[in-house]
Amino acid sequence: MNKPIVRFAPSPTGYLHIGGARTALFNWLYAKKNGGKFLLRIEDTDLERSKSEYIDQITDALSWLGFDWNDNVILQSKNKSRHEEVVNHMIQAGTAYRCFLSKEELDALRKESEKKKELFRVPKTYRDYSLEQHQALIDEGKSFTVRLKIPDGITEFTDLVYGTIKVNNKELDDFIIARSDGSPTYNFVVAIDDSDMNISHVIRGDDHLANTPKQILVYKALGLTLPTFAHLPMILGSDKKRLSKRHAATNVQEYKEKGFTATAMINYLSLLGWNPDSDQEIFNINELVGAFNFSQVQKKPATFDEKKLLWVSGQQMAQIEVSTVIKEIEILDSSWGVNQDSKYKNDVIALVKDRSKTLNDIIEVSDVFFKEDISHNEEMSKKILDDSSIQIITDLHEALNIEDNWRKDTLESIFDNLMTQHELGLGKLIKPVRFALTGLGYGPGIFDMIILLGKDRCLNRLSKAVKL
RNA sequence: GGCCCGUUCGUCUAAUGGUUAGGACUCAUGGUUUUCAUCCAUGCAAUAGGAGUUCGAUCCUCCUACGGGCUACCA
Repeated sequence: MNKPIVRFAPSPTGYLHIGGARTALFNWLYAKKNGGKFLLRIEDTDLERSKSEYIDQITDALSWLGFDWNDNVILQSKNKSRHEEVVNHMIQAGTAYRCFLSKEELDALRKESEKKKELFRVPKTYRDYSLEQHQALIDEGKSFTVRLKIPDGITEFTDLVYGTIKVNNKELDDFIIARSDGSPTYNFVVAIDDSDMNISHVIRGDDHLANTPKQILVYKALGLTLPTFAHLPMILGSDKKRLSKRHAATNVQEYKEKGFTATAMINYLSLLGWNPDSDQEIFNINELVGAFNFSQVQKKPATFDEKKLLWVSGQQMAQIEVSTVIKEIEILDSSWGVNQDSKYKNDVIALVKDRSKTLNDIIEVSDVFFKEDISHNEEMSKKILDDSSIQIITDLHEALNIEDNWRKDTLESIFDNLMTQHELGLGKLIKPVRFALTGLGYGPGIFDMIILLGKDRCLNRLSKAVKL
């Protein structure tokens, strides 16, 4: 088998959203798994809506995810003359024809059919006109579109996900391949470009499933070799509607900013609409490449569930190396940990990492170790720092102040004394102490934390908390 | 309206012509951690509905319902 060539073909009318990322992922996985090529084509022919800044956003997001594409980015708009050339060729060859029906005429006919509750079909008035007749009408100054001459018969193809799809060509109008301004339409150019790029596998969202027969008809009219098609089910929001801007976060970039690693995103996305045929849920990229298979891709749409994403992210966080975490965080927040000793940074991350679900969780907690001054939420202060808590903190301050052996065992005995002194369990002691020390209601083990913070910081914070 | 696609716990999914319909997330409860998180255990929870084929259908067929997509001189 030849090495597959696949492509991801977003239109630059917005940022890269979750659905697009999943499509890109499956393309990329398939290419990687089979030693093929993953190409990137930007479908920027809709001049009204396409913006170059979106191209940058999309390529940035793809790079962040690690979907490195082969060759240069292909801009569809650059293929304009090629598209026009093919249209002309098809007119000459008789596989397409000029249609002189105006948009207004068609709209009127469409409305009429609707009124009569009849099925509307584009009239094939000009289908069999000769090229001379075309010229005569052009000379009259009539404008025209170009339509594909769809033959009788059945168009059938085997989708890697959906199986055999069959459509009677009668259901299809002679659709427009070039508008009256000469610009080619989507279902036409996509076929030409995919063919020109030698795409072997067209992997895309299933919103394109119904258009596939039209594209196949273009391939056939030109005698081109058909690619294999694989359509992916949609990703839905929690309301079961197609994921769109109405939903909370659909932009890949937003998830990056929320502190999810690319690995976690990819891991979660891979599980939407695909299963590894095993109970494994946590994958690194290589495992995913090895396991991916179209036979395990679902046909039904999947709902995006941020709760599960968080869980996947937490699982990934437990496996990720401290040095990697530091790199990732520094990419995310360049001000993080500046002027901090690198051994200290390592220790902080090692302490905090396993109880964090996202990089942002880590950033939040690690702040406590980097900043001299921490803030205490007023409401929580009132709730936690009652008289007995203040007494505990005062006593602890006193004991720590005269303790020079800053070790776990000495700290433990200090807390033992406090426990007997106040007749409280360790849990009751920890809560106010942690709050005094960090301003947080959660965090790493208390002894580890005290050791890492160091004596000065601990004493300062304890005495500050007493005054709150 | 027409065409195409789909429908298993709330969510992601597994299974097979014969299972107590399995796992994961969420949620609840308990345990571990003398805190929180993690972790572990237990529990709640599903084959859209109706016909047919069959000794037996979640699985095969048909119908209905529901959902999605396409049906544009958008991509």
